[in-house]
Amino acid sequence: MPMPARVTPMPSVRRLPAYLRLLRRFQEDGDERVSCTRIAGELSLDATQVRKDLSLTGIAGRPRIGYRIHDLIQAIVVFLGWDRQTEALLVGTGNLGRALLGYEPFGVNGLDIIMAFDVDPARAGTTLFGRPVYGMNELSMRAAERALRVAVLTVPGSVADTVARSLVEAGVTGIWNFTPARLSVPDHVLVEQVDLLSSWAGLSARMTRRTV
Amino acid sequence: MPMPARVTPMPSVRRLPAYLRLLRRFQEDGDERVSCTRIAGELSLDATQVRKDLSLTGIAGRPRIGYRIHDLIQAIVVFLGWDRQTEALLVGTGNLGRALLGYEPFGVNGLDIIMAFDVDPARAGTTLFGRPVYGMNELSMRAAERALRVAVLTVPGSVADTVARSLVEAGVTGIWNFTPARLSVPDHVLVEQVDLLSSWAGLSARMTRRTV
DNA sequence: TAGATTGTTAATCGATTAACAATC
DNA sequence: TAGATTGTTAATCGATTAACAATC
Repeated sequence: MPMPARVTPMPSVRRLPAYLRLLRRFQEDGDERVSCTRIAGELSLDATQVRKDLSLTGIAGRPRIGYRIHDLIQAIVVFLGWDRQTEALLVGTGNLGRALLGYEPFGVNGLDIIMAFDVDPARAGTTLFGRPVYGMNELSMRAAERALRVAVLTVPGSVADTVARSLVEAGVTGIWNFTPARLSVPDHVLVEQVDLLSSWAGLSARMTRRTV
Repeated sequence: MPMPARVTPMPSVRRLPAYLRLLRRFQEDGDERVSCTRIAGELSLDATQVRKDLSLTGIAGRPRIGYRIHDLIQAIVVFLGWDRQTEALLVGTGNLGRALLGYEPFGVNGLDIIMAFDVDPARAGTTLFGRPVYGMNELSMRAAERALRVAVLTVPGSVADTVARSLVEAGVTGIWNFTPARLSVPDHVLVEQVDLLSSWAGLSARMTRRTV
């Protein structure tokens, strides 16, 4: 008999950071409890959907009362694996790469990009936002040294797949891919795609055909 | 009798740039025709889905033959409104803002960010990647002058909603929002959200619970 | 208590995938 | 011609939304 295989709905997972941000704001305001109705109102979502999303984390609310904000924040943070810092490396210190190295919200949300790599030998030996930049030849050694499992990929699309292979060889099992290239990696390697042109297409098409 | 209201499926729209990129590569390789089967294979998609997506643009293929690559590229480009450059402004010349100003693929995909704004008076009067940077006080005047309709928002989340209001007042009807803030704008203003933490959550949660 | 809210099951909606006739 | 491919309708799948009993 096959397992029911309860899979986690990714749309729900992707909404969790928005809840987290809001809950932290409520907490700063001194609130202790919150209802799904209120969260839904703030984020223009359906209250039932918020309830379903939050139940993912295993937290329970109380009828008439709502949820304890502190517990809810904790549950989301643990669910996302943001209770411990994930150390990551970044490849490609162009404009986008540097922007991500300097993106402060990552720090308080479980991501610590501790080193960067670039093909340009002139950049090797420098630092960016306090993080060392190494040449590509050091990638395998440095990644192994710190047992890094996550890589942020901000190289030109033309070399993305080649670099991805090196990353996998170096032991990386999760790639945050900011290039438009589709990566061919083994099944055990997770790829999260951020496609700027896809997003721009979404806006542009809607503006072009206002009824879209 | 209500209109059938054939709405455009946004997931399809968002896949179009990937097709476009692939088709341009095929064209550079000297190909003239392509089948959905081949496109689907390259992008690991379902061939029927590719066919549905492409039919959005109104283009027709021929059984047994496939599609003419040139016509297909043209149809996608027109559908997305990328046949003419859309002039846009950017607010917030921090790390992420600068990265977007320097992001080259926008140019060949219908987006031209022609000016930038920043609260820091020291940055006013400078240029970034050849684009002038102005103070916030000039926003309304400069936007009206060029009849700008699209704004790229890369300010801190805490001021995002305030800036968004200024943008709307200045005549902007489409906001590409790179902040985590939810913007409250009138119905006629389109917002396209890019949420880095949402994406990081998607990767992090899957890595934390490998079965997710 | 009355009623706001949770948790859960059922219904709806929309996107993806399968099936298949038409066609080159 | 045979068969690969398109275009389209039907089936499936998964996410969102509605309904409602339980509860504090």
